[in-house]
Amino acid sequence: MNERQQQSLMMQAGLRITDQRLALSALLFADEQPRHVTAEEVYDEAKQQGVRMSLATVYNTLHRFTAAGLLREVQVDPGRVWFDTNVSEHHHMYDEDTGQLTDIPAGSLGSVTLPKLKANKQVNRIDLVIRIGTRN
Amino acid sequence: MNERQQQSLMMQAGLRITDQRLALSALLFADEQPRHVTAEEVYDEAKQQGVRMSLATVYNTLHRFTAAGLLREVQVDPGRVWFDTNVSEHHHMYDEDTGQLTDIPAGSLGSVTLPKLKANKQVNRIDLVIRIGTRN
DNA sequence: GTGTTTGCAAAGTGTTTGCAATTTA
DNA sequence: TAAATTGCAAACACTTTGCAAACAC
Repeated sequence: MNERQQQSLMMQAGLRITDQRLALSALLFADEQPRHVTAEEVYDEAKQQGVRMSLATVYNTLHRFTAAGLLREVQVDPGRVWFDTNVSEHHHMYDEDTGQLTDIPAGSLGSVTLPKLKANKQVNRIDLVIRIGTRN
Repeated sequence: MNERQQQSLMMQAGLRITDQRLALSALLFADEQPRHVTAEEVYDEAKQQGVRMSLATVYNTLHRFTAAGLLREVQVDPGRVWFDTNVSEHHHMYDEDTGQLTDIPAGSLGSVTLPKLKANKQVNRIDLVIRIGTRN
């Protein structure tokens, strides 16, 4: 995704174009490959590339991107949020030893039948995480 | 589950019987109903019942119970671990508005086909969480 | 008696907040 | 110029740690 495309995504989401947001979207979306990142990780990467940005802004931006549908949060770890650039329907495999998080295409796991909900409730998201580890 | 049964569970797990552990197992396992609790919650309950116990001991005990297979951890919330007294295979529904966590029997959702793993890896657990919220 | 468990308070981790200064549109 | 965004540091919520005293076996 090129910079122009990234800009238009942000503008469509009603977000102002700032240096920091462009830098983050470059890190996250430049090569189309899905990425799983934590705030700290992105912050370090940005710093390495000489982009000046506070950690608070990283959090701020990641949340705004999430609200805009550009990212998806993944909870695999207590006390640590992962952000996934792949926002299409899919699942995850999480290696509890290495911390590595891998995408699994939706549909490759079989079907899910939803339970009945109260009329005023809706399904926000379905999280399916396969936790693996080294055989003991 | 009566106190004798709770004791034998702990002893089988190689855990010494202490007042605090008995108090917690009473809170968690006395009526057979599945419970979803956080450390803070159990701590408050214990205090209400006049059981003297530090928060550190609650964490300590919950983790030992988990390691012993008496509890299962559930990650639905960043920065907050839930413990589930239902350790049999099942899934969860999580209401993002109220924080309420509900069990869903395994098998009621359809089948899951596992991806192939490296020879030295095994599946530790499968977490399936259906996140619901109020329709907007 | 020996080794485990407890309690306390302090430290740690990841995240959020308040607010003045800066920047965008 | 008005409104949004940033950076900083302080505050936060939850969890873990270190160590002496208490306890189980």
